[in-house]
Amino acid sequence: PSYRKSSEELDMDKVTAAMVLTSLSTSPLVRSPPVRPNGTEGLSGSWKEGGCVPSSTSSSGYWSWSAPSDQSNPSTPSPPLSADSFKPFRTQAQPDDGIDESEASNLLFDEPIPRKRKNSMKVMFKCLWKNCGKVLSTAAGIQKHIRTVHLGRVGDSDYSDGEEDFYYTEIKLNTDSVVDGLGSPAPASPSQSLASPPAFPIPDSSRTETPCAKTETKLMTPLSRSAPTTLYLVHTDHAYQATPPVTIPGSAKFTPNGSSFSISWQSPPVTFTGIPVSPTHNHLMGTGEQRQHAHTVLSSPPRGTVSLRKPRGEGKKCRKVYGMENRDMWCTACRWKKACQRFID
DNA sequence: GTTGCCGGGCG
DNA sequence: CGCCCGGCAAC
Repeated sequence: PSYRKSSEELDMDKVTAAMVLTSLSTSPLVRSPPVRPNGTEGLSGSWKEGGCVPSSTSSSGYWSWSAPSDQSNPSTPSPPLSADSFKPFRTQAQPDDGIDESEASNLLFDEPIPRKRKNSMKVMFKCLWKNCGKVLSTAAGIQKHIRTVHLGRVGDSDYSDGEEDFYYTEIKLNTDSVVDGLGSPAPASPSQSLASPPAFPIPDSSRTETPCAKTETKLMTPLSRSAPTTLYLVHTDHAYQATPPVTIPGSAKFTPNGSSFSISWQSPPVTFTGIPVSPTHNHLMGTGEQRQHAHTVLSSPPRGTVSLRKPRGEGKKCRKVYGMENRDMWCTACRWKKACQRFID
C-alpha cells in the first residue's frame, strides 16, 4: 500500500511516447540524422523510451528486422502495429492466469514476493548502420565504432554530440533462451518432428513484455546523464519476471567478457536432423560417466544394485521454473519430490 | 547457500 | 495406491 505509482500515468507516458515514435517513423526524414534537440535531457529520456515501447507488444517477431540480414533500413523500427495499441503493455492475450496472478500480486501486496528468479540478461549494443550489423557489448564501444567507422570522425577522441545514439540500438539476450527471432527459428520446426510436446497447463504465453521496456539508462552519452530516470524506477517494478516458462533450446553463446566483441548472433547453423539432443551439448560431459576406457576389471558390475552417481539432471525443473510460491503448478512428481516428469532430461 | 530426488513413512 | 518429507548429493 505504501508506494504506488498510478499506472494510468504510466500508460500516458507510454502512449505519448508511442505516438511520437510513430509520427517520427512516418515522417519523410527517416534516415537523415534526426538532429537531436541538443539542449537538454528531459526530452531525450522520453524519446528513447518511446523507441522501446513497440517491442513490448510483440516481442519475438519484432526483432527480426534488426537482423543484419540485408537491407534493413535503420531507424524505422516501428512494426506494423503502432498507435492503435492503447495499452502497450499488459496485453496478456493469454486467458490463463498464473503469470497474471504473480503480476497482480505485485501490485496488491506491497512487495511481498521475496525474490524473483534471477533473470540473467545480457545487454548488447547493435549498430544499425546500413550494412553493418556490428554488435558490441558496451555502449561506449558501439559509440566509438559508429563515430569512427560510419561518421568518419577521427581525431578528437571521445567527443560525442550524441548523434551516434541514433545509429545503434540496445538489445537484450536472455542468457538461456535467446529469442533468436530471425525468420523461422530452429526450435519451431523440430518441436513437432520429435516427440514430447509437453502440453503444459500453462501454454507458452511468450508474449507480454520481456525484452525491453526498461533499462535504457546509463548507456547514454555523458551529457544525458544529468537527469536520470524517474521513468526508470517506474518500469523496473513491473517489467521484471515476465519470463515465460518456455525455454527455447537456446543458442546463446557469447563470451561475457567485458571488452567489445562481435558475435554472429544469427540463427544457429544447426540443421537439426531431429535428434532430441539437449541444447547444452557443449559442456557437461566433463564431470562424470562416460569414462571407462582402460579401466577394466575391478568391480563395477554394470548392474550393481547401487546406481551410479546420479549426474543430476540438466535443465531447470518445475521448482526452479515456477518457484516455490507456485508450487501447485509443478508436475506431480516434483511436488512429491520425485524425479520430475515434465522437464525430463 | 540452493535444487533435484531417493528412500521411506503415513493414510 | 496417493501424498508427503528427511536427508543427501550435486550444484
